[in-house]
Amino acid sequence: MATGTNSLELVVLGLLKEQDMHGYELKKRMTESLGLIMHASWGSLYPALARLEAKGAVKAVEARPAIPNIPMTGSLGGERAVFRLSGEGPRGSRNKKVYGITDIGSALFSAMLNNDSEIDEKGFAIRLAFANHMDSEKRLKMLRDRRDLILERVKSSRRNSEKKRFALEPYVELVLEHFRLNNSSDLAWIEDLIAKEESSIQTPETEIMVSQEVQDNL
Amino acid sequence: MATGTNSLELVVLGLLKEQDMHGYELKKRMTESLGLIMHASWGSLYPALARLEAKGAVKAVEARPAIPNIPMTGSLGGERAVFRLSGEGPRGSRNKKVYGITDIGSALFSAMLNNDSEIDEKGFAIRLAFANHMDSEKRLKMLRDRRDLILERVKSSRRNSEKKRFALEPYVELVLEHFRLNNSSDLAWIEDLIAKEESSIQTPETEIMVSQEVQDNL
DNA sequence: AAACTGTTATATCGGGTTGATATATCGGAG
DNA sequence: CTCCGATATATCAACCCGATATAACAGTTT
Repeated sequence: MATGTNSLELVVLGLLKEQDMHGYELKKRMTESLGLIMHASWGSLYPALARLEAKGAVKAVEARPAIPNIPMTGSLGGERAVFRLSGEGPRGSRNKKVYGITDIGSALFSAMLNNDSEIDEKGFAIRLAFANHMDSEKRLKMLRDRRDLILERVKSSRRNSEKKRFALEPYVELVLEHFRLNNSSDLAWIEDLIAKEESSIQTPETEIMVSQEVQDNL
Repeated sequence: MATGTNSLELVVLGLLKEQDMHGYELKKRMTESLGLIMHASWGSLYPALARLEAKGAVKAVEARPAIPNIPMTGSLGGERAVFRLSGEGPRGSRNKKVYGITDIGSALFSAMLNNDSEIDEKGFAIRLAFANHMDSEKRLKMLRDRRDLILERVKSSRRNSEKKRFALEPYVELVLEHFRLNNSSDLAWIEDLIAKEESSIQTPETEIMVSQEVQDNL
């Protein structure tokens, strides 16, 4: 059994929920819109797609109605295109494999998204990025779990720094303090999200509000 | 050839520079004092130690003779125990392998620390944590490179968000904006470090000052 | 038309990391 | 004495990263 949630598979399924794509397009899309959060390499993306296909979570579908691939110069290019299209499997004019998500994939996406055992920074950020597919209860639990974890980590780090028996490398404390500040910033952010979530539960018709007061900063 | 700098090996060497330690102690030390920055697992630490030993960068100071590779299914547990007891035993005499850094190891540490090709968050934080072993020039270059990288990433992310042709998942923008804020915070911090470094270059006798005005925050 | 340069597109490899698990010793509590 | 938790080393499958190979296509230059 796979250990916990595989973030990459989660992202792939999440993106394929929006529209069918092939591997190259998936990577482009990831680095364009999620580049600050995560980053996939070829050596992880294609195996992930293969795994998902083996599970039946995605399947190669017919090429999207793409830009008409009309050869501008006579029939030679056309012949090649026809030859390529004659091969088995749904592929576009080029050697593309366009994947679509299946019902199994949708179920797997939900299962991964709602899997509580995810703890690391990246996994949290990715789950939160797709949090509109979770129900409010799960979202709240995820936020509170994350808050508790960060709180504990910062306290532990501060405790360990204060009882430093040995003189640490001079730069270590500097880096640690900055990390603690970042964690505190994360904490405040998450508290804010929790508060918003709680108030939106009391008034269920309220829309999710993307905070606008975050715009004025360096 | 190993690609670029291996952060784990760098940390191991950096800690062994302070004092001799065995694997368990190294991990304890890491999670205690660097836990916010990085985290090593057994499956990476022991192989790293083995690699370093093979390179001659570290050597066992109080090593027991290695236990032969007897298949675990065999009934030779007793023999192993006896074999282990045959070593000399100053204090405790447990099955510990205490490692110390060699001259080769020190040279490797410097080489890794001054290797410019490191780019990811963790690698930067670790190098900075040991930055007192770098000369001022290298330190400045590292800081400036990092600043430029983050600047470019944030700008790129903002660019991509602004020309969003499709409606993204509603939570994605929320997460991205927070990551951009964190990056801006990192940026300001690094700019500050650069300024301090530059001013300390102009007056070479000045000691490295660990910033004290960072203390009053949430 | 040929030759180039850059983008699109898939795939694989070595080496390293993770999280789990196995094994065994030791110190202290009950 | 026995149980239990901390100490201590090691290995495994699955997975990820960075680099590299291969090739079709597009646009421009020669």
